[in-house]
Amino acid sequence: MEQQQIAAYLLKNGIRPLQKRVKIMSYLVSKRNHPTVDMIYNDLIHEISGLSKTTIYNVLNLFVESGVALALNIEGNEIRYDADTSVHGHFKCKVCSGVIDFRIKPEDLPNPGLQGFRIDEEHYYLKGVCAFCISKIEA
Amino acid sequence: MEQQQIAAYLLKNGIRPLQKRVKIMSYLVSKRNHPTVDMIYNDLIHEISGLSKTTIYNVLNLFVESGVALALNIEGNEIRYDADTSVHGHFKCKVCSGVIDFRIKPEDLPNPGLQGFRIDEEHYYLKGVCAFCISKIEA
DNA sequence: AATTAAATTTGTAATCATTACAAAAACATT
DNA sequence: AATGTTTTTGTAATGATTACAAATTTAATT
Repeated sequence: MEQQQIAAYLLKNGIRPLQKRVKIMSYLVSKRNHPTVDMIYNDLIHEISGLSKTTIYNVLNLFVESGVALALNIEGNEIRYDADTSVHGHFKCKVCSGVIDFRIKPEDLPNPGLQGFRIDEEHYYLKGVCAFCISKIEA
Repeated sequence: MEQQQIAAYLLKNGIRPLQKRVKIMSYLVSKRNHPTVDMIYNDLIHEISGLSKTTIYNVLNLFVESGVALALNIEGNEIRYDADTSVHGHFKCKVCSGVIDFRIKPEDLPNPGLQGFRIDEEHYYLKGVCAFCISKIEA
């Protein structure tokens, strides 16, 4: 997605498409790496001079509140961010710490049967060891 | 469950059933409140004199490693603990911060289709507003 | 292009949960 | 009771996140 499209997408969701916001969203969309704030900072600091970690926190919180990003709490000591807000699952590898998506159909999620509850978010997380790390261990 | 049964359960899982461990497990099992370390500390400090928060952290980490408790990472800023290690889902209310269980059949969880992966843990989290808080808001 | 008011970003300090670590205490075995 | 091991404790360290006020940028107006 181009910066123009990203800007339009942010605007459509009530977010003024300022430069740093566009760059951060662009990073999320293109990398698809479920980054932590630190990962974003370390990657973008070369590209955006004078970028502050606080700004990344501010922008990501805005994205989550506006519904254009998800905050993933797979592990208690870190929040990861995902620009894909459609229903899908996440797997985190204990060895390489990587997080990958897997597709699930919304209708395949089990019915919680919570009468009278309002459900805003659904998160399906798996943890284990990814195929790549298993092959490395066996080798 | 009685202290005796708890002690036997811990022993069966390779955990020496020391007094504080039994009391902490007993708390988890009887309260079923998905507590944070702070909640456990504030409740048990009256009952166990000289209890340290570090001990609670130590014991809970041991429980999780030994497979007799789950660490829930529903929200990024807190870890909650659950002595029910069977497959089930969790709902967290944004208003009252309460966490409740809901039953799901293991076979109803969607197939992630992750070929060659080893899956150790499955977590299904929902967030929203519980029926009780909705009724209070409407009233 | 200069002015201005509002929104955003920055950097530092504060906060909060968790962990590290070494000393003290409890435990189990002889 | 004595001894060696395990556990607990308390304080300090860590690390992620937030608070906040000053500096900067933005967008609209003159």
